[in-house]
Amino acid sequence: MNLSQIELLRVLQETNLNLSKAAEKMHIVQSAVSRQLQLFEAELGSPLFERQGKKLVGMTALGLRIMEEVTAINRAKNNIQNIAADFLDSNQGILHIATTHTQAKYFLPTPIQRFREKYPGVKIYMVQSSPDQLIDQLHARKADIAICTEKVDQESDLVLKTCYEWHHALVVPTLHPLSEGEITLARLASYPVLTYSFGFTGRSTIESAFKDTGLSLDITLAAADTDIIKTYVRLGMGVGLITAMAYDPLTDQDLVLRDLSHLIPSSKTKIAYLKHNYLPLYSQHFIAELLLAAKEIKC
Amino acid sequence: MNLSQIELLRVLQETNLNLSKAAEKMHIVQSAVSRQLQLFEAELGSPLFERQGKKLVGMTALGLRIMEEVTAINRAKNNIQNIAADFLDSNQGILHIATTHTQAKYFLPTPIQRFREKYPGVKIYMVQSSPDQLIDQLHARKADIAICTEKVDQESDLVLKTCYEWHHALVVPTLHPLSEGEITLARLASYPVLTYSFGFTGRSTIESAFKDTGLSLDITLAAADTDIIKTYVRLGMGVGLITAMAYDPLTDQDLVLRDLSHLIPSSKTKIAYLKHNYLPLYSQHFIAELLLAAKEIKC
DNA sequence: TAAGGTTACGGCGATCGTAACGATC
DNA sequence: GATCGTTACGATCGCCGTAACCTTA
Repeated sequence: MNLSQIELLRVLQETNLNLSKAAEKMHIVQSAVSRQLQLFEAELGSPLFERQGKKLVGMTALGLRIMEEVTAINRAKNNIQNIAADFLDSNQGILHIATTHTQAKYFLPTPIQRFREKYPGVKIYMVQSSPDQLIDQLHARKADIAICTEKVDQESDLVLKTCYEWHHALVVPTLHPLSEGEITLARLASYPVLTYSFGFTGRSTIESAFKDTGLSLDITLAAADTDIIKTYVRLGMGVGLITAMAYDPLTDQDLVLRDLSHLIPSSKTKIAYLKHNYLPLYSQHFIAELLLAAKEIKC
Repeated sequence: MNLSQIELLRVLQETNLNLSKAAEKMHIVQSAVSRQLQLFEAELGSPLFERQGKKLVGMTALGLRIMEEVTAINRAKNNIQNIAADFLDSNQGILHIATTHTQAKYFLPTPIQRFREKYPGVKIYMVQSSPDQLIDQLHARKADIAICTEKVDQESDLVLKTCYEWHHALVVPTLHPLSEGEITLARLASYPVLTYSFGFTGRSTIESAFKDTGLSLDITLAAADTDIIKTYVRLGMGVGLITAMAYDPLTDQDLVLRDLSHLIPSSKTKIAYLKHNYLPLYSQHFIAELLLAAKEIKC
């Protein structure tokens, strides 16, 4: 048994058990991969993969169980490298942040800017993805930290930190009827609504607020990010339901923002990262910076 | 980085950072070990060990932190091998049981005998050691399962299962004054006492029972196992405080057993094993057998 | 001077790459 | 015939062992 065999198993999972693709990922020829797998299976005495002919089509019970240990080894191996790199120079490295458009545009600028001042040597990569895939990005090691708005399953191998609480708000063009007077869910529901796609930025919270009162929402347009929603609100296509912090007093002067915190329950934005994963010092500092910026938002 | 380098770090810990001894344990020459360590440190970019001249005298902060990951890797590596071996033939293997004389002699015979009938192919090694070292045997991988009587720290990486509850009893020669009448701590304390060495078989419980009442114990002889205590009781050296189950109605007819459960709090015998350690099926069965035998004792 | 560690060098074996072959869709 | 995996064989590179050397108790 050696580490490249362990690595191979991991890569095989990522490539749908395709030996050729695994070989490519590992920068060696396919025959080498084939042999290493055979050797490993021979060493253990039982096959790890189900085969149809020569093709790998699944894992055996043994394979599945061993995969858990393989994951642990790979994790620890990566940790060793990261710890050592961090020790060498904790001011240099790469920070992969998985997040959504809304967070990237309206929440992250401040903390990221502050972070850059302290750690100019750290490269920041934004891994933008839909909310339901944010956690997957962590598991796939494509991201170190995820910033999530929608509910996250309390997975055991995940560390979750509540970042800040926020609520939805209404944006309408000035002079729109809803720019004045008391707002109720019923009144809202009488207009075509523009808001986030399902699964994005608290959309499910909006959904359930209306469902609870028996009202049906007429969602004319659903988009993944606030800018698109605002654009179509300006075109008069309907009223916008967006997160309050996405309203920019300067550039959005032609829109009226109306508080909806009494109608729609608040949502929580959370920071997530893998429990057994080593985070470099700068990543830990970045998380602190996020929490700091989050506190300021509340004021 | 490769697995033998990881293994080397583990072995180095076990040999007090002695390269020569580590080489011996790994069945390679010392120079090879020296080189592998250098290569590994070079790869990480920082030393893992503190050196005085050429000698290794301690670990650096980095080394200590990396050791945690090394431990995880070695554990997972062993698990892989054990899982595979178990899958090949779950009726064969080796079971290392760390325990004390008392348990080995008075509790284990029945469950072990039953276990052997079901798993004749499993070799059983008894790792006898003093109670305070039982857990160390687990960590050192000298034992798979430990059976402890004295208190065990609730370590996070340990699985503890309560096996059975037991209490101390008094043994005296027939015709001894204490063979009749009510027994109190005060009355007991007026005789020279023979019991277990400190740290053995609930000795601390005895200790505290007397201390709580302000009485001082006159312990004439302390031994690690019951047989020795009984021997000296027969010689009239004093009264024996032993675990009740160590009294054998057949061979101990010349001794009188007197219950002390109202005077000395009961103790618990526990089964312990490492949390992240794979236990073969037969080991799991053995634990079940222990718990079964434990239940019968209570009757 | 014994014990512990490093450095130099030659040899062997593990593992890779090339290439030809087999199977399955 | 395109994709995927296996087998054979030569080449290479990593790692070990021998041995000489260095340092410190």
